Amino acid sequence: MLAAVAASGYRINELARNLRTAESRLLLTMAPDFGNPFYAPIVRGIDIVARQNGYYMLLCDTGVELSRERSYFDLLRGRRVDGAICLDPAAVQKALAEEASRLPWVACCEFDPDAGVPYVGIDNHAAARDAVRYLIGKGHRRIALINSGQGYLYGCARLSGYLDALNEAGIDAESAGQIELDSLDYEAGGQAAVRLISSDAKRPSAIFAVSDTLAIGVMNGLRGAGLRVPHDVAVVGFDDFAVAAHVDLPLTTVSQPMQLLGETATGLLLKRLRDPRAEGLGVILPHRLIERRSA
Amino acid sequence: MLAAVAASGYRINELARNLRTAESRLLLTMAPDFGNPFYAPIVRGIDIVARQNGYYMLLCDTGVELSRERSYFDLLRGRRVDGAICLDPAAVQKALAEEASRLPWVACCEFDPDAGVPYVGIDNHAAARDAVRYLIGKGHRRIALINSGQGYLYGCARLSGYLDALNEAGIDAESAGQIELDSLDYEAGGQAAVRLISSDAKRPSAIFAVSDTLAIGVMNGLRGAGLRVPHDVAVVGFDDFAVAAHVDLPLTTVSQPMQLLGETATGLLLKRLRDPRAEGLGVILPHRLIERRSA
DNA sequence: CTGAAAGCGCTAACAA
DNA sequence: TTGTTAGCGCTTTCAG
Repeated sequence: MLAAVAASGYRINELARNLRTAESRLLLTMAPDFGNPFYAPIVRGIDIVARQNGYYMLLCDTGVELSRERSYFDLLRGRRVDGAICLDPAAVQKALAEEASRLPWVACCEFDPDAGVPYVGIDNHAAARDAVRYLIGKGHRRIALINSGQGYLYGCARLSGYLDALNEAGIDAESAGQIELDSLDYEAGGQAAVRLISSDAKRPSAIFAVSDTLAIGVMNGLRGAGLRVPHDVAVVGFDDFAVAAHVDLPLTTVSQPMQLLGETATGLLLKRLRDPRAEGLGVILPHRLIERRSA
Repeated sequence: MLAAVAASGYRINELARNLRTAESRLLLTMAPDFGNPFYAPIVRGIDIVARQNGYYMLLCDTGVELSRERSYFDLLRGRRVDGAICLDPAAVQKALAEEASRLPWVACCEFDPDAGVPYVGIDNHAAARDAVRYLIGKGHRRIALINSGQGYLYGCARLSGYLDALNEAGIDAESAGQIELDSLDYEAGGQAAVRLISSDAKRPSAIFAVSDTLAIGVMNGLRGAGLRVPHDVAVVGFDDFAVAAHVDLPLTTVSQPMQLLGETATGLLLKRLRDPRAEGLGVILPHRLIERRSA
């Protein structure tokens, strides 16, 4: 009889099971832009832990648009996914937090400690400060910053870490430039670099970029302008994504434990699913400065 | 009364609706590796069309592992997603086709015309032939190939296009080297380039790499060895992904209409969902050689 | 231990 | 038009 069932090609209807058990065993990851390779190892970490616990992890791209993000939260409200991990800018998250903070989700990388939503991330302030201190230790005093826009919480935190490091060394923050960018891609970094070195008056001797993609673009831009790295201008990036060690001049950068970030976020989410009234606490993971050849 | 319902925070239970209507309005995209930026615009194209038609598009990473791919097909079997678009190597798809060809899915980029599954892609054979003809037209006769492994169908097609172009020009395919790689990342391309130029006997004057990431790696490797592009060695890539136009030396490459590929795949899938017995036909989209500065 | 029945929350068909 | 009811296919409970 059971054999007959198997042979007949019977497949259980999981829609029915889902209704009956009131769960979908689906976890959603919301990423702002998966063209950015930074997210790949985080997503892998999430997937591994989800799988180990009998969940599917599915991904969506919010494009950092509130309307799209909201529509994905609707999957949560409609119970079509059991839980979500959000990698999106905290600004957007905050806008949602009030109505959504009771939904089963956690924030990863970008988070607002006061939103009442569990989170994992690194100490972006300290990480940026460490990077700039390193440059100061190498004798640099004109250190430029290439930052993302203020939509990203890490942008604010890293700016203030940068400023603090300059401050404690008695360096005027205006001695070199600061640039804010909308985009994180190579091209944008290259253009920013060209802009920074065009005013001879206070050409920086070092550039700190808040992402490795930007930093690689910076190195290309510098080379195009006939400047050598690190001899003429030192470059420090952020993230330590896969390519950073293998570009033309291996990049000195601040490493984030991407995969662990994803794994931890999933652990937090699963705990919250098992015990909905569990207190949503935050986890801060360590960063590390990786010294290579660009600075 | 309706106001009271709205105020009470009532949310429809979509699990119940899904069971009743026997559909989830979820579409699944299976990508082999979303760390590869090549997939980003394809996925965007899929998402746009899905959204326009009232579907959610969710993504998963198969890692080109048969077991994981199979587990995602189970989502289809269990009716937890209505349809799927698969970007995975045709070899894997073929293994699945027999049992899975009746499920509502379509192949995109990688496809097997004989698998009985609707597909969209480009003519990889002709595209590779065009690239090599272009190099021959520029006077090159020692043209090396850096290819992906044979797991990818496009690898076979591009190899044969390369060979055909060489043949019709009366060039011995052994005059330069051919290398097959497991990986598509920058580093692998750089190492392959170094390998190709190390045997002085038949150092190539041009290198055709089957992906832009590889080609960029090649340029870095060449530069590291003190060779200039395109003066000493010309380089042609494939895909024309976003970075190709903005790297140090803008890349000459074969462009694929990535976003359109995704949009077309989704259109095919939706048609199949509306009419399950519709014949699964294939669509071939045009490629184009983009001449920049690397060759 | 095995088998029947209830019911998850919705939509579609039908009755009033 | 509006209101009622049957039933999607499963899991869980309860009776035998």
